[in-house]
Amino acid sequence: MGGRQLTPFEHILLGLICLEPSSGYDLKRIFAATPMGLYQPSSGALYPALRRLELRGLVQVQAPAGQEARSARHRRVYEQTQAGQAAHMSWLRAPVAPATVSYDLGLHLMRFVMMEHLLPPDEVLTFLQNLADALGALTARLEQYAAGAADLTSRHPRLALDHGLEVHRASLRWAEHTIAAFSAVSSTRP
Amino acid sequence: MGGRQLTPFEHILLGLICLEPSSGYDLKRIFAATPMGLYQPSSGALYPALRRLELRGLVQVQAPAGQEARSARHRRVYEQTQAGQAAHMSWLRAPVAPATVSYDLGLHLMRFVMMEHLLPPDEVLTFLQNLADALGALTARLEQYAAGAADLTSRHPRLALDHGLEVHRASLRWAEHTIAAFSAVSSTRP
DNA sequence: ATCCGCATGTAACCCGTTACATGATTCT
DNA sequence: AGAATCATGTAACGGGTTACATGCGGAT
Repeated sequence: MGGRQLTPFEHILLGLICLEPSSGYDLKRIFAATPMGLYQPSSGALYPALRRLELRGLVQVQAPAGQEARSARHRRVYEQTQAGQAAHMSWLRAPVAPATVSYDLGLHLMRFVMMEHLLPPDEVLTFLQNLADALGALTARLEQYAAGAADLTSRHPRLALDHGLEVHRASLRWAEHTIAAFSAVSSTRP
Repeated sequence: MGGRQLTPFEHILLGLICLEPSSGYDLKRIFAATPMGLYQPSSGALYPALRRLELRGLVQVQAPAGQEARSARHRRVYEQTQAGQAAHMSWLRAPVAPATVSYDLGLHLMRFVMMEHLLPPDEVLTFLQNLADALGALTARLEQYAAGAADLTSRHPRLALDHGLEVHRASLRWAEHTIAAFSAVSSTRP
């Protein structure tokens, strides 16, 4: 089928369409409304991306349903196909790469959001555990680097490194706290 | 002169060259060595970017100095020009845009690192204060949104929002802590 | 009748990635 | 001599941004 793998943006669009059939304009408003992704996709990015997903057979235009046939003007409402649903599930189940966990953190959070109602609790827990492990490895690496490079001449680099450490520790704490919360729920509710 | 403004990548390259005259390969090794930017620029990004900086008159190729003339092989060692130095200082002094502080955090940290030895302590403090203010405003906005959207049906979005809050609070704590440390130094050392 | 919001699309431009190409220098 | 490293560069490709274009629908 279509050669290369999907871009993060395409994955997110596909996920949103899997969540609920949407037109390009719907998706635009979703991005506008959410404060998480302060990212606002341009028309020149959005519509071609939807067309690419359509070309791959991951989404398709909804057939106009009866009475809406005349009322709906130009809207092209996309819905998932079987292949699209499969691709999305596969994306949700993709492992957390420890090497790029910092770079991909925002994307992982997006995946976490989209896992709700699509993955069983134990798979979500596994994902969170993998995320926590990767974050733990990253902080350990940064701590090791910080201990090694103890140059007192330059303070700012050290302080910037501290910032990275604190931020990743906060992510790690969140992951562990969320794991604990989920574990409590799944144990009291078997 | 050259129309559009510099890309973040170009700004960083310029900053590194201002810090110390470097060849493209030197810069590559710098990126490889630092764990902060796990970003590894490709040749196809690096060398054209250096050429663009040269075309703008922000950097220039160092004249081969005496005995090194024959020994240096293909190396093109760039150094800052007056205009380059000015552009870099102007970049360091650029305000922190509250609207994009989350998106630009990494870049702001880069700026902070490069401010050392180039900006006086009071300007660094002002920068940190602006950064803290922007982060405070962002967390306040997120808290407000979290309070408003209290939908219990979807837990994951709320948890992802919590993650963003925790991470930005960590950044804010770092900024405040760093301000305190710098203030202590500048008050005991007037 | 007209203006504004809905809704989709297109074209130029720019930059980064991937992959490949090309020499010079040093090491074994 | 041959291999590995140093060092710079180029070409194809892809996708995002900006800016513009276009038309339908409802509101005043």
